[in-house]
Amino acid sequence: MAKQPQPDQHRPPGRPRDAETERRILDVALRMLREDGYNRMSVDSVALEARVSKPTIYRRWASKEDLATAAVRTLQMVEPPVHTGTSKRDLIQALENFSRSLLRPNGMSLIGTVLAEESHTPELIRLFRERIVAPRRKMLRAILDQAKADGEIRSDAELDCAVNMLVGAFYARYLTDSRVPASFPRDLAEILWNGIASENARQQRIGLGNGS
Amino acid sequence: MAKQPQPDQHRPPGRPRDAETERRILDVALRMLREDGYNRMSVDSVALEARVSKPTIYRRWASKEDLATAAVRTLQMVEPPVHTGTSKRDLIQALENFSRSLLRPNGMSLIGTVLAEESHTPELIRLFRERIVAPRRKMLRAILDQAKADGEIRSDAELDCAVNMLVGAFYARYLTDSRVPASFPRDLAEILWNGIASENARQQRIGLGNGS
Amino acid sequence: MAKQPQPDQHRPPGRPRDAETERRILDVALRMLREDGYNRMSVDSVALEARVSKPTIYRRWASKEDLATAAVRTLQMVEPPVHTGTSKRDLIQALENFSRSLLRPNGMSLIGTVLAEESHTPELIRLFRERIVAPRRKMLRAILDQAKADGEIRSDAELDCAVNMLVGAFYARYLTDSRVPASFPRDLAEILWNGIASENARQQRIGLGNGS
Amino acid sequence: MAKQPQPDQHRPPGRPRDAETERRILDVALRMLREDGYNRMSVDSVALEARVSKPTIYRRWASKEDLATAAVRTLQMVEPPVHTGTSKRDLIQALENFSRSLLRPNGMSLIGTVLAEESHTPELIRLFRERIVAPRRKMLRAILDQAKADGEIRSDAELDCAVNMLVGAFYARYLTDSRVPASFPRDLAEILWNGIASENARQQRIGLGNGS
DNA sequence: CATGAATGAGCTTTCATTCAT
DNA sequence: AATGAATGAAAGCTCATTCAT
Repeated sequence: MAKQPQPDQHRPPGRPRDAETERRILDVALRMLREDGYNRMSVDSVALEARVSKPTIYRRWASKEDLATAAVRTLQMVEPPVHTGTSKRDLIQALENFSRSLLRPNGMSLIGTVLAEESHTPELIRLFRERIVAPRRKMLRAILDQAKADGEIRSDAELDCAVNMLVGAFYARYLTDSRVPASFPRDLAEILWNGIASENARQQRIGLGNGS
Repeated sequence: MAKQPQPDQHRPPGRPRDAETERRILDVALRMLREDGYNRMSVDSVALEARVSKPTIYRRWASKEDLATAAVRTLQMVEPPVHTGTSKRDLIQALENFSRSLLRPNGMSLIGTVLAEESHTPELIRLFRERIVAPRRKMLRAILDQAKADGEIRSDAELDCAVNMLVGAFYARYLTDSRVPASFPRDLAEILWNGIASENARQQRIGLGNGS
Repeated sequence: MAKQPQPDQHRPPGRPRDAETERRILDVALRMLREDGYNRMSVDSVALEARVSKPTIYRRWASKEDLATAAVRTLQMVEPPVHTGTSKRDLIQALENFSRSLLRPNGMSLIGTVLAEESHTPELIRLFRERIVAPRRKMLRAILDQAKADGEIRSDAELDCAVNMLVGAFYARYLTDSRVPASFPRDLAEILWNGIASENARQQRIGLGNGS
Repeated sequence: MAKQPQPDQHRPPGRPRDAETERRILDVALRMLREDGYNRMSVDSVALEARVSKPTIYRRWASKEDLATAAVRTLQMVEPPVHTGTSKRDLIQALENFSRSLLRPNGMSLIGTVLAEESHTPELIRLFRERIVAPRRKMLRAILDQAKADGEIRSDAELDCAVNMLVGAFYARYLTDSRVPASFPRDLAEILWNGIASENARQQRIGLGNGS
């Protein structure tokens, strides 16, 4: 009586989707988003490279914007946190991972795309923040929190600001000449930890308190 | 720069180009580049808004790419350095300027555009680096150099890295939630100057690292 | 009509088609044909609204053209003839019915569709004539025939032509401003019955034409 | 000083439009509108047949709807009124003209198209009414008005209604079997003039007055 | 038999660029 | 030099139809 042919088998009605297709489309879309940006990623070219027809794409996503968004949604932080024994070394390790991912071909162009499209496709940057930026920040923040718990870091330190300085330094560096020296993570950690003030200036400050 | 006729030479034949027109075109192009990105900046719409015809544009620049490049080329740092008396305050002031310019509408989208277009129009990011990034870095660097000369900063401090941290922190902050709190410049300067390490950790480090 | 399985014959193998489904599809198709015209009636949207899949439609009708034709085929005159006592009043009543059906939303658009599609889908207008136009004419004609039998109408009157004038007047009126005044049916009947000639002209005519 | 090269020649600046192009496009568009209806008239096919590129069309008209509207706008009543001596003969002549134009290939399909598109492109029917329907009605109406002035027509005759009957009879006839017999105009005029009532009925009516 | 998935061809519209005056 | 006209190519999206389960 039931409409499904065999109730003991849970096969949905109709022709099943080609399981690989969806993944292939999103992979191609994400790559084009990275390499070519949002505008140059055409639905036509995605379909061509993924070896599907356009309606196959439009059956799954309602618009090009939807497709791009879905592609960004697949992004995941893959680098797990590391534990080397000391927080500072953990930090340096994490920054080195970050560095590597940024230096891959077109490592920065996706950031560029989401920024450039912010006013036209705000969902893109929203997802990018949620999937990529936030997890990475969280991980770095956890390392600093641990260091604070261990007494290595001043209890009044503005750790969010610190995370911005660490992550951002890579962006700034990239915007300067797109090569990041190997020593960069260590240098960052060093400055973050100890600042750049001379002992002189520091003594005065401690003596004077915080007075601006 | 060589485009304008040199007054000491023979005037070229025919009607001279209108310098004001050229400027208007580039202004419109730059604004569209900022607001809409490279792809949405169409030659048609630039011509329309600049109240010229398309061939008038193509006579001056060989292609859309050329036009965009020329528009970016007109970018200039306008914020002059300030002198407040102490280097740290100079720094904070400079960072506040930077903050303001970033928070303007579409303040980050041009950065996004040049990053996104890096693989297709590398000249864009090259010029952006030369006209915008480098001068800003140079100014910040000069402040830090002065501080070093004044003995406020350790002589072994990696100032380039420090500049990256300062500038980059804004990018990172923007990529997190696009609002930058007013205290941000001060917080940055504070961490940069004094680091985040606790006195404990610092004592140990000095004991271990600097001790006789 | 032959589509439903005949109970006195062997049942065809396999699952029988659901007559209710068929009806639902045709209803939706006819409504879309009316409201949106042939081209905007997409098989997709018919399937969606009838809550069936597209192959369910294609199993029953070979093409969209076929479906539209079948939808038109379901059309039936529903207005039964009325009897008020006098032929002229019967006529007015019938015209008022006609007027009402024409003034329903999209009351004319199906006529438009079948006319517009005449060269591409001639079956459409053929069926429309058979199902809608012919019965309506027949009914009006019957009223006039009765009137003639009753001696109210001249025996040499071209009644077919008269029917055309009655029905067509509504089309012409609609093509003029799409509102039909309430007095229209009465005015039509009046003119049809008595013509517009002045008594003068009529006397002359009788004198000249009919006179011995 | 003036921008125009020669003030004594009134040539507008820029490349002049190909004078024939516009006309060719509209001709093709109108023909397709007639033969194929609004939906099947694609901008592609119009461009192809008019031997222009699509942007050439879009430069002149903002959208397909605009193009179709412009094509309908070119329609003009060409048949001038005739004068045969008597109003009734004038009328028959005019109806014969009408008949001829309706019997041309696809003579009715444009009416179908504007009716079918009424809800989606109301401008079409508006223009059709203005350019085609209204002038034709006006001409017929003028003939009847003349007849009334000449005392051939009753002064209380509803001439607007009469016009609807005349014009509409052709539509109705077409909707019946798409051929219009040669005697049709004469038959129409005859009925319109003298009505169909028998002398009997007429006498009674005159005796009784207008009482319903 | 009915379903959801897939497709090739088409749609309207816009773009960067070149032509003719 | 500057204009408006013209173009080939492509964009995003939808359609009627068929396939595979």
